[in-house]
Amino acid sequence: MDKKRFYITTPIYYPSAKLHIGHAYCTVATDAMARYKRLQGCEVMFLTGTDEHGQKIENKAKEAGVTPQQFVDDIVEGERGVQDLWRLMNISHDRFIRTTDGYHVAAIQRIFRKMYENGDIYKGKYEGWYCTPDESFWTESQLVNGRCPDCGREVVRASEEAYFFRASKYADRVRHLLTDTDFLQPASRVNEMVNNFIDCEGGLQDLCVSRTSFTWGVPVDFDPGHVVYVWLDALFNYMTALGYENNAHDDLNKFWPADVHFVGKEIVRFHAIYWPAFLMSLDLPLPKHVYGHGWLLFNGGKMGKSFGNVVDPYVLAERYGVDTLRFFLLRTFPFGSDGSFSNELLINTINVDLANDLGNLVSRTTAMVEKYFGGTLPVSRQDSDADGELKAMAVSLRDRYEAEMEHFQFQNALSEIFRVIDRANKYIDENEPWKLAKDEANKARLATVMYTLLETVRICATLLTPFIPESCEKIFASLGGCEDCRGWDEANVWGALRPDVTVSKGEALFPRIDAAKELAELEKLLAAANAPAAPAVEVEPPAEESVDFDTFCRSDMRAVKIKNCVAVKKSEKLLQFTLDDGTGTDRTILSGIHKYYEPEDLIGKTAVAIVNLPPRKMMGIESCGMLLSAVHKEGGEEKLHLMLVDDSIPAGAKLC
RNA sequence: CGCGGGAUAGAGCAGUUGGUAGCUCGUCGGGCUCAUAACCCGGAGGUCGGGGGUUCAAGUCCCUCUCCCGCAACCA
Repeated sequence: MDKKRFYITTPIYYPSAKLHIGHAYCTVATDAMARYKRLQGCEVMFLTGTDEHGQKIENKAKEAGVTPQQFVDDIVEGERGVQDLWRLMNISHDRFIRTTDGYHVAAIQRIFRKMYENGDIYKGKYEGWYCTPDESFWTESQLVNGRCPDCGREVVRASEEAYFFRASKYADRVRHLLTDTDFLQPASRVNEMVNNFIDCEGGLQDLCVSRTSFTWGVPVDFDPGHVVYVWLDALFNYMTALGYENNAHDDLNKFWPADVHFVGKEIVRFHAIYWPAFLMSLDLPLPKHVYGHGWLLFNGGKMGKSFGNVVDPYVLAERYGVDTLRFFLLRTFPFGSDGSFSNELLINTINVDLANDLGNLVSRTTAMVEKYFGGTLPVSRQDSDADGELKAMAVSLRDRYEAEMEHFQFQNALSEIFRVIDRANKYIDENEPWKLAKDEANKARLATVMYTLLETVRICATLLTPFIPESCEKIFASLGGCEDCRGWDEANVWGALRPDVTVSKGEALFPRIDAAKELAELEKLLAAANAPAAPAVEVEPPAEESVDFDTFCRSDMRAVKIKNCVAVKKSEKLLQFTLDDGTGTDRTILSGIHKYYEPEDLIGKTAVAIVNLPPRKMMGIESCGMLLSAVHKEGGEEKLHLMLVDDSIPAGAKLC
């Protein structure tokens, strides 16, 4: 009979910058699931990789002065890159795909052609703003001051040819998939998808699946100039990595459809809507599940480069150990929802669960066997009712654990294990082995107590292996190697350890951490990792084009008094200014500078505005003009200062 | 009225189909001494965001309000 098979994937990560703890979180979860399935005896395919195409990478490479390929090679394969990180984190993937791999590129070209030939990809028009000298298209939101974000010149409304995927054709089938099956998990994500993207105004829109504005992608082989949209390119990795439309691999029949794709909630849309639609178009089986996990927030807020609070997994893993970090991520946060990461929580979890409960249990148990029996248990036993509860809990643990693991509830699976570990610690107190040891007549009873503990530890260690593989290896070593008692089949059976087992104490598994001292240290470290270079000040190079005097004079710039300023509700960036421009009528201007200023700090100040720009609506409010600001970059980060001038200048004074 | 998620002890979180409100940390008191100053027991601390409703019974179902967080939009 064939072994059961299990195919699981992480997203392929976008190597435009170094990976952070959030990527590690997802990959560690996938790894735990893969190891769990292997423990159960399944034949597992665990795929991870990198999504290396797209404009952002092209731009980053240009900035760095290297080719896009060199750029991604460095982040993926270079020192402390993606692959190094997974090695460090003890990730047991079976395959690693890069979308720049030749077989993948060729396969994507064939897939694109197939979908074109079956009519689901068609050539249409892509509407946007076009910068003629740059030959590039921009969307409305990419424009800077209504001008080309690259060169600052004027753009014109234009359309270009592009390929579209007929997503609309599959809207009903996708809705059915999301609404009536357990394809998308957790279920809380279903409504969001259906309401926002399928049952929204206009229904599910066809997706633009080609670009001509950059070249770093998979070329459409029958239409030079077009490259395949990154998501079409990226999503099919899950199949090309198994050999779909290529000969590099040959296990498509064996592993497709995937059992589950683990993805972050930000990309659920692509996996739950477009990915099934693509597959439907090619008449391919759909993956069984997509699981959208939550994010790690840092001290309650979003984590990101621009917040300066990116948590570097290297720093944490090297300092506290890989297993510790793996354990913390999966024990602390429910997989489906967001979790709030903090250094206190990390250290607390290490101390309480790993050091005090598990580590100390192993330590005190093995120490007693060594102390009372010279390391080897005698075979005579004396059972007691006092053993029943712990024994029952330990033997039945595997079933409870399995139920949680099958639903990807790692946090709950781990708390089941720790309930047993807690019970074992209590069992020691109840049976007071140190008292039994005082009388030779109690030897058999003492041996039973110790054996009960060792068996409990064995079962817990077996089930902990997917989470903390190295530490469990050490535990098994303490239990005398234990080669044939650490499998899935032994995990719900009592008595797998030989009665005369020989144990050794070994070193402390998880040393306790001095929390107060460590916290201070850690903050310093992470701050250093986040702010490596001195903030270089960059300013935009001077314009090469000259502007004639008349054109300049047509801009009507005035000194204005800020009479009132409030944040626009629901907007992250907008401030609404009520201004005295000297005309006697208040002027309203909106400006996206909330990131830099609090409204109350600006009231009463004198600023400069261009007042003869055509009015423009934002968030439903009309903005009549623009406030001038000075901008520069510091350490790559945009900085902005509103032009504030001498308050003695009267409202309405013209600047010339 | 764009869509979604959330509000439970000082902090962080669990609470499946409605049936005595739990866990971890912290705190106070006690016990033990095998162990990584660890472990065990007990106490205090909650009108489960506010208001209304359904029910014998609501943290759990329905309505409504307030506040937080995402997504989307916007960012002249």
